[in-house]
Amino acid sequence: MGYDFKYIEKKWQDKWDKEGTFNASTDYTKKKWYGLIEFPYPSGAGLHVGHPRSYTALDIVARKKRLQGYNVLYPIGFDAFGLPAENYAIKTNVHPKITTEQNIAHFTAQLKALGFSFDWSRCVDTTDPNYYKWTQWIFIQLYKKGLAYKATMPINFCTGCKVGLANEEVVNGVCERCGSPVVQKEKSQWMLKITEYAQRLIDDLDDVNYLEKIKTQQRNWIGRSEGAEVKFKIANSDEELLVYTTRPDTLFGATYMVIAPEHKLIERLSDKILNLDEVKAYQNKAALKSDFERSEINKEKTGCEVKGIKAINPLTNQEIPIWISDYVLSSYGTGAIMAVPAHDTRDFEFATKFNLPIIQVVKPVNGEVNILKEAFIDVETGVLINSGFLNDLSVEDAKKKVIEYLEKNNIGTKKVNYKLRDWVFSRQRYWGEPIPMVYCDCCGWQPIDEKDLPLTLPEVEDFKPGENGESPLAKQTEWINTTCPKCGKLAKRETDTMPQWAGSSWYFLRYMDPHNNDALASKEALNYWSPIDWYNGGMEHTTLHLLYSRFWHKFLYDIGVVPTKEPYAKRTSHGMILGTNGEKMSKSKGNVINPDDIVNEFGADTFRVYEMFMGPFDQTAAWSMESIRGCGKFLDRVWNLQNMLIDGDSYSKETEKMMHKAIKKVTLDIEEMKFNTCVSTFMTMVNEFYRLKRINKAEFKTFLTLLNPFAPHLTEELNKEIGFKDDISTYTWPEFDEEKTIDDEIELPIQINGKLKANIMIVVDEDESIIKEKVHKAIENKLEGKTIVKEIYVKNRIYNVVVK
RNA sequence: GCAGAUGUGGCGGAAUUGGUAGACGCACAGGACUUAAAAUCCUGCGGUUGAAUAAACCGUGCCGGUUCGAUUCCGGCCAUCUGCACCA
Repeated sequence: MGYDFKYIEKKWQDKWDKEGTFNASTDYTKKKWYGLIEFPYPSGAGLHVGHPRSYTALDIVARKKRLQGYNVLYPIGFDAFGLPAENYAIKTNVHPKITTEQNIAHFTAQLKALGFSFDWSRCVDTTDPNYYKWTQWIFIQLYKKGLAYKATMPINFCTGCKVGLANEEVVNGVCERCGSPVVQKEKSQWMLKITEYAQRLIDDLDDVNYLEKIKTQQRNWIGRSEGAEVKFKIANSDEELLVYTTRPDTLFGATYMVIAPEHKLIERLSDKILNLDEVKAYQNKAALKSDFERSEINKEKTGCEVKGIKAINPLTNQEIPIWISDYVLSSYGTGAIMAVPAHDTRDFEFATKFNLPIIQVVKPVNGEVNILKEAFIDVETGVLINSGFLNDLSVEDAKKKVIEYLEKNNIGTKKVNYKLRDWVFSRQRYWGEPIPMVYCDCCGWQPIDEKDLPLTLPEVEDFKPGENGESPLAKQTEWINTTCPKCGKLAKRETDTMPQWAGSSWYFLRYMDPHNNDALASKEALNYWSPIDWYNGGMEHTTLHLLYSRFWHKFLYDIGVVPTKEPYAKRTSHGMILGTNGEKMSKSKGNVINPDDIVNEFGADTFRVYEMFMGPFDQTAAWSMESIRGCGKFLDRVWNLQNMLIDGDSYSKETEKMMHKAIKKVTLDIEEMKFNTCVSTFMTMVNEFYRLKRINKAEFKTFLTLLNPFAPHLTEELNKEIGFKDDISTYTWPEFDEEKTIDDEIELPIQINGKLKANIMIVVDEDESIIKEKVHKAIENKLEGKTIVKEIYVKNRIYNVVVK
């Protein structure tokens, strides 16, 4: 018979809510543990089954830590600014504030129904002026330190809707909504100098405990490379072309130059260019493509020679042609490259297509390569040839020597480059934090006075963007016109707003002291709770949110606001949950699983246990309705254990080993996020109690305590049901005795030539000579006619006999 | 294209990190209970040959290597998934 989860779960949730059972204490003398999950964007679609995967996992850790005596902070909030609410407003004219409020209420109910032990008293909402006051405050500090600046950057602009679009809203070069072509439009935007922190963002990864793949991905994203900037003179002109290369050693092999289509050289030398029309046409075509489309290499390389101008190779003094091509990005390096087709795959393809000369300047130490067939890019084994003073040097030595030469002759410098680009911080949107800046004709850009924060979003009725794709705020004349904080004359407010990343770059600090009006959080709270002990989130946030928030944190550290260099001591990630068909859940595919339906049919505990059991936590997993039923059946079996209850203050002889082993396994597995094997352990225990047809009180109590973080409602109820007075939430986590986890007798596998042939029972740590005797006896009939070459005994593990 | 992952029975997965491959669950089959069904409980369950709970061989994406021994380490392929800077 199943248990009444509807009644039980509601009962305990109400109790926890009313009593604030899981609220963090402000007693800063206790040992603390701060667990963090990525706060959700409250979308109209409601909670996704992916959210609870992460939330349940850290809920389990949080509940366990509480039982282990920690003062636990496990908070929740809402990242509520964003595009969907605004797009909905444009369509229906319902204010995003209203939809956001409704969605937050819906999310709150859904989250509470899952029994997470969040501290709801600290719930934050990024759209609350008391919250974004501090987001704006941080922006002003960044501006004051020169880390926020204006620059002209391209935006996706829909020629139909006259609105700036997110990359996601651009599908195959046209607007997702109206189908009109999307063009790149230059716009003056606020930028944040994250590149200034690039090196520290790499270096400090050494001091934090992130999954290795997360560190690798961040390092690759920041993309540090060492190389040189080299000046190429333009023939018959005073102009120079500056390139960045990671292979300065191959300079003798540079046979042509390629510049990005947007490169300013074109404009500057336009009167010398013979085929300007052709060049312009190419530029226009390239403007329609994103960087992403451009670097898709499986497409044919395109390009166009800039006729009439030549560059001079500074080492060979030869004139070489200049091309434009969209495989060179203006956003990386100097927007121009020297092409060495013999030693770069992309240059090679380009040179082959356009019949440009290929000169080999590096060869393998041993043997030769056919440079007309494929570029030779192996740096390790390369030796320089055809390179004048660099000949016979290794690639590494040649790099050093050529840089020395370039620097001495003032034609180049050693240079470290990062792929990381500065953060475009402006959005031409309404539903975001107003950027607290004012433009004054006399004083230029000025931050508003900090005591005037928050600068609240004005109420508007029309959510449509301005004529040229400006934010809807551009139409709020009354709000825009203000006075300059410096000189007092008339000035205008910035009408762009911040990206959604802003609010999520520091929210974890607000949780520490969410109602503080004088600071983003008090010094005491920051000192006590920092750093976050464990942050779990999606792998997809590794290179944006995670990096942005580390950047902001480092900045706040530099100006003395936070006590640690890094915000997160530990970062892990969960895998995605796919639909039952193994595809990503989406409305259009009709494979979305609604958590409300699952909770209604199976209950929150089953839902939680299933999400933990479905597979390794960090890997993607497809939803299965059959499997979740199995988890429900397991919890029913747990509920029915009470029918086998007998008295007993200590574990029985038959179960003692199992109990200690299970405590050990569950305790360690939780820390390692091996939640699926924890659940297997619980199942194995239940099977054993069924086999024995009894469970005593001591065993039951330990079992319920271990299972409690996974299935909190059922275990609390059952704990009362079998007569215990206190709630499990007041218990201490069970201890295990290492000695009692060790078996006295084990089965030893015997192999012949690495293949299993028999098993024998041995006493743990039994003398090797006795074992040898037993082994020989056990396999003597299989050894007939064979000679023993070697015998290998791995203590208590395996015995392998090698025969001929 | 660049970057990060993944690949084990019919299915989800486990394997003390180089030591009995398939724990646990699902599905399936058989049995008990029941007038019957559901639920529940018990048993079996990688493949081939075999009457067999006898025995043998094959088996962790593919090819090769190291080792007494490889799902695990190394080299080379193939396939799938995720991210790519204005989605969150």
